[in-house]
Amino acid sequence: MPQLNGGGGDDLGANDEMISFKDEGEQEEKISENLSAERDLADVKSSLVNESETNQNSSSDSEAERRPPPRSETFRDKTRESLEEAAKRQDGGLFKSPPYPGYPFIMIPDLTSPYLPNGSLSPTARTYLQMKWPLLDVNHGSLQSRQALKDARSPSPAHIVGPFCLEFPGQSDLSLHQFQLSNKVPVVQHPHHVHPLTPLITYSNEHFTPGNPPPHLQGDVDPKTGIPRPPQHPDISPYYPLSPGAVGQIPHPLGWLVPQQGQPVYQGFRHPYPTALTVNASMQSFLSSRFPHHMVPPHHSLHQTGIPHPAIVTPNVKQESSHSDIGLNSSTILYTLHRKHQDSKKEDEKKKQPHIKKPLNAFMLYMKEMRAKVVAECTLKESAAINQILGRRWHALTREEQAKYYELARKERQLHMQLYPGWSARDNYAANQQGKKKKRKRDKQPGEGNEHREYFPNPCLSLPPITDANAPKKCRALFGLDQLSFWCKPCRYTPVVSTGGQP
DNA sequence: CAGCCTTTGAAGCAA
DNA sequence: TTGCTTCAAAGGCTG
Repeated sequence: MPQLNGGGGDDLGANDEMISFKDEGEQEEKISENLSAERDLADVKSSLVNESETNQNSSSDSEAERRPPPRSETFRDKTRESLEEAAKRQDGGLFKSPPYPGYPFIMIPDLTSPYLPNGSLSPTARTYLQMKWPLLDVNHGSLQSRQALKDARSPSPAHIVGPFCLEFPGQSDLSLHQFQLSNKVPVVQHPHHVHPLTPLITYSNEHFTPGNPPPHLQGDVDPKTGIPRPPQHPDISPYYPLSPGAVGQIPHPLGWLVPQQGQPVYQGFRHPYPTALTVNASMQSFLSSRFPHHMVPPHHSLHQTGIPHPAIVTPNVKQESSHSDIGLNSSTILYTLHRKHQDSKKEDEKKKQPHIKKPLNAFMLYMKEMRAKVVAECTLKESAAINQILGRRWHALTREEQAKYYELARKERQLHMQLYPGWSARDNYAANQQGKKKKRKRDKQPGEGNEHREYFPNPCLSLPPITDANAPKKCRALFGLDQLSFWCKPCRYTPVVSTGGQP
């Protein structure tokens, strides 16, 4: 894991991952290699599919063959450069040609300068902002809300990484440029899977084709999303899942994206999740009566459309059969019904407690965004393989690129905390223990995993894990004792007998 | 059909 | 404080 602050004690990763960036600054590399990167991707697809075969073959290779010479231009470096170049091109994907012919990206010309001369967001930029950040209120932000984001509890890499920081006075394009809109990548997600915070969904532009909405959608239906939208209070942002009393009390979790100067809300795009104001009052009181305060879905979990908050999974409650009551006398039936009512009430309260999921961490956000891309590039569907690739790509990201996701994750956690103040990850632990218990993962031996895989970052190449018992010696052989910082974690902490042990 | 696989990171928990 | 475990997403695979 790359360290974003160079070992400042942040929560961004372990120091041992610094190796990922040891070749930073090698940006000026051969373009021809980059051009062949796409071919390489295709070439290695099959190797991923035939992972087991590859593993068998490579396991017979000598260690020297597999070992890239440190400090020289290795395959890793080349691939890394290709990746970086591709990433660069994709970063600019909104404004440049698509990096992959198959994935034309939507051009939003005014996003490079999303602000009108008077300092307000242009309608297109607001549309985009709200589309990508459904909870984002592009008009109701304040300096206060931005200040509130500087949460000491959640250390942010932003204060360390220069080009990416929380403070974007009148500037939102930094957070915009990282996401592409693809109209080819098959990642149209069901609305209820759309996280209110996540900007990581590559929307199909078929879903927000400009133009007049069908007559039956006009007025009540979002012309972009096609999702019916509730009547809006003109003064209050529709993106805050706050109760009326709480409106204005909780700082906007995305205040860093909110421009300084207000501007009339662009009404063309609406987040599919409503606010408290859009949840009908009886439903709200019903929820309040059924659940502990902190468990009452903060208004966004139930939508007019019936679409729940993606972080909430309401378990199915089976209808209890009343057939067993047949044949009992009336008093018994009454008593039984009463008992049943009480029992089922308790049961329902238990079962209907929505399962609030953990907020996604940086890598999960990254995976969500990039999965479709990897699937398309590598023609893979198996998540395990895809995740391996994504894990490698994650390590190949620059600090700045990773910082974006750490920042997103931090905001996710922040918003999650605001939405579910009493929620704890422990709740989900308990939920699992009560019901079906997941089988424990089999224990991994040190070196059994892919600790060394980072030296083979081909995005589509599934690399053989080093499983032999001498794994710790590999890093020693690779980098020597004097470059301990380059060692993988297991190697660093596994004593090597012949040398008297490692720290 | 439940659980596994596979990744990283956050959080909980026991020692 | 440290180290281990669980859970977040995803979808094909497996018993």
